Amino acid sequence: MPKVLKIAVQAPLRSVFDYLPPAGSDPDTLRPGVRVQVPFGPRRRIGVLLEIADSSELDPAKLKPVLAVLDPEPLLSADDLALLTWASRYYHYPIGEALALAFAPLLREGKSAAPETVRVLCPEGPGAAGAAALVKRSPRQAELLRLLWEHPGGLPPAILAGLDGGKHTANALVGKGLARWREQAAQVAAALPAPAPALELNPGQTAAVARVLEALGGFRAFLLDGVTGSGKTEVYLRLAGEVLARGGQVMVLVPEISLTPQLEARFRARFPAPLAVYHSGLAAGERRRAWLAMQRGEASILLGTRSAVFMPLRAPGLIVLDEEHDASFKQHDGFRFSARDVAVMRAHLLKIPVVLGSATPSLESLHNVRQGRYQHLHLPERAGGAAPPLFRLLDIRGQRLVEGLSPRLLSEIGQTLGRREQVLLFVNRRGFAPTLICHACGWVAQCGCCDANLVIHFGEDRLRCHHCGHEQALIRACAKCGDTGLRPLGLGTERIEAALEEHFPEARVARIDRDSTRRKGSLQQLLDDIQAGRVDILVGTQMLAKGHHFPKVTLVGIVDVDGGLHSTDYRAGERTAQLIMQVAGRAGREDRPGSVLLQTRQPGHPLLCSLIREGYAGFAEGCAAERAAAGLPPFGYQALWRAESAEADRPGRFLAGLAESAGRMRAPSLQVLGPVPAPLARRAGKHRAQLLLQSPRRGELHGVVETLLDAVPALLAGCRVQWSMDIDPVDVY
DNA sequence: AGCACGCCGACT
DNA sequence: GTCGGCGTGCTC
Repeated sequence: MPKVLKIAVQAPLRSVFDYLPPAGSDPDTLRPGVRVQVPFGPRRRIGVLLEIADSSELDPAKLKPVLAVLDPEPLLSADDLALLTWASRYYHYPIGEALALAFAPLLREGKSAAPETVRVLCPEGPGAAGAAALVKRSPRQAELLRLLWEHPGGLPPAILAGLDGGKHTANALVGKGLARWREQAAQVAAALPAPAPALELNPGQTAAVARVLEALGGFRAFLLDGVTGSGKTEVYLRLAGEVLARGGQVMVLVPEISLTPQLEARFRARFPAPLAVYHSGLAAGERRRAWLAMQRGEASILLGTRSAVFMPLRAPGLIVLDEEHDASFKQHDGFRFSARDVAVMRAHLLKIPVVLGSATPSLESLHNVRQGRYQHLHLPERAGGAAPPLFRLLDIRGQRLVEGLSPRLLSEIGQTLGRREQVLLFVNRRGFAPTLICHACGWVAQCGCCDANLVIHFGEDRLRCHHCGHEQALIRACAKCGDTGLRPLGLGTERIEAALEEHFPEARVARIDRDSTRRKGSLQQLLDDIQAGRVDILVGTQMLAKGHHFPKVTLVGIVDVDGGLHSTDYRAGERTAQLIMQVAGRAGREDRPGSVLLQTRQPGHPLLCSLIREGYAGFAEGCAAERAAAGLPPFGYQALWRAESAEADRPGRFLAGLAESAGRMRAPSLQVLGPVPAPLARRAGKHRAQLLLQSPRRGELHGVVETLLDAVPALLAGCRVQWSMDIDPVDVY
């Protein structure tokens, strides 16, 4: 029996495929982790060699040989493969697709992983003086020759391109045997000189650093719990320094691309070590370069977003994941992994520590602390002894509001501006108003292909659907009765911005949301303006709550907290509390504590009260008790099936079939909830439904899911839908 | 997912 | 007579 290659082929199929070694090759030289090209049905596909086996369950005559082995050395180590195999199993996602997503896009497509080279020009032949005599009549050649002998190591293309007729002159010299081209490995990003000194640590930071350092060289998970400004980043930097000194690599993950530049700046200023940045905003070539630099160990610090969690590491020493509560760590389509949970599993498999940082930890992580799985590290309130912000509820019941702003909030804004301090207003909705309604007949502008209202974008004179690509010109007359009394209903950032400009004509108002920051670099420009004091009032969405710090802001207004408290999503409370605390964290500085005003019509709401009286920790405790009583995560486990189709009845029928199969299984702890229409029952012309499976026993839930996946093909026959299955869902939409 | 094959309506 | 609609089945 010849050797059989077990290959994870890039295809949405849950099995591994068997192939024969490529014709005329020695299978003993092959190693798991190399990419291969294989025949797959009528086409060719890229796959990854997982294992070299002695036999196949299939008839060997039916096996085809691999067409090509793409890498001389494995790109993924046994550890990398183990992690991806685990993730593929845990999330029930096809192994070939999961593996493909671990590669930089160019490598996924089968492009070369060979080290990049540049062609440099080197001097050759008689020495400088002798050669000069040979080109007396060509001044350009003579000049280049002089340059060459000054740099006998070779001139890179960048310098040659800067010379008049550089390439031409160079080739002339090569023709005369006075120079030659040489392929040379491209330089990895050069190290920076003069690292910035480390900051002084306060006792809390010192203790946190010490606890993690004790754990280096083995697995341990830490929850680093510290409010904004408590100096979490300095803790990361200290830990990174120690790991680098021991020759290890450090992986640092953040939830959003926009958070990488500031962190990159701090790491680069501190460490001369080569650093790689990896996220989907980079060009394909840059991503490949960063990926290979980490894989080969040429870079020792990795800064990335969730897609970086699978990057191969040559000498892994530490994983840091900042803002661990952030839902962006969960992939929302395709391979729906949680980068936070994968990071913890990866640290476990690699036997290294992982540090999860947050000012507002997720209930999951707090639960893991209670269970003894994570160690809780607290940082004192604020580095430098700044006072925490003062929270106040503003009861707006019966108040006369100016575009949603109460007289009290407006007067406090005025006072703050009078002191030449900045104000931040948080409105969790972009656009002018979320609804356009006819005052005469009650007609509401709706999206033709979603169950959603069109949002008014006054500035651009458009109506937009925030759920599909649809947009149209803003209409002046009711589409139903023709009346011209159309009114905006509800509040968005644009409307608040306009109201403030009207009310405080002297103030400079900046709006920060996805619309105002769409252009590349515009967010940075706005942040710079705020930093430099060229802005008096900031109005924005949750973009304001993420990472950026505004030390000149002393008043934070949350225009409408009630919206976040009354959602059908059981996580809405947790998210609202995190958002409030994160936005509040932007306010105040060492010499002047910030003030946070929350406008509400329910000043007695238990969530709000506990958050304000006891802080986030107290709130989280109460919230966890409610979850425990209902068996919700983190006290129960969930798998969410989604289905959609242009045909209204299909998603429900498909999911009902699954629900029925689930009900027939022997799984006493399993709760089958649904199928029900999705919260957005129609989106982009597709009808959507979902089915939630829940169980306090993870193993039982996953067993059911596995069986149901086997039943999918039969259910799909005669009821075609687009479907997906989401393990540990964080969003139900 | 692609991409084949395969069996029924409106057209150069 | 075909071109092409998408239902069905397969990929080691």
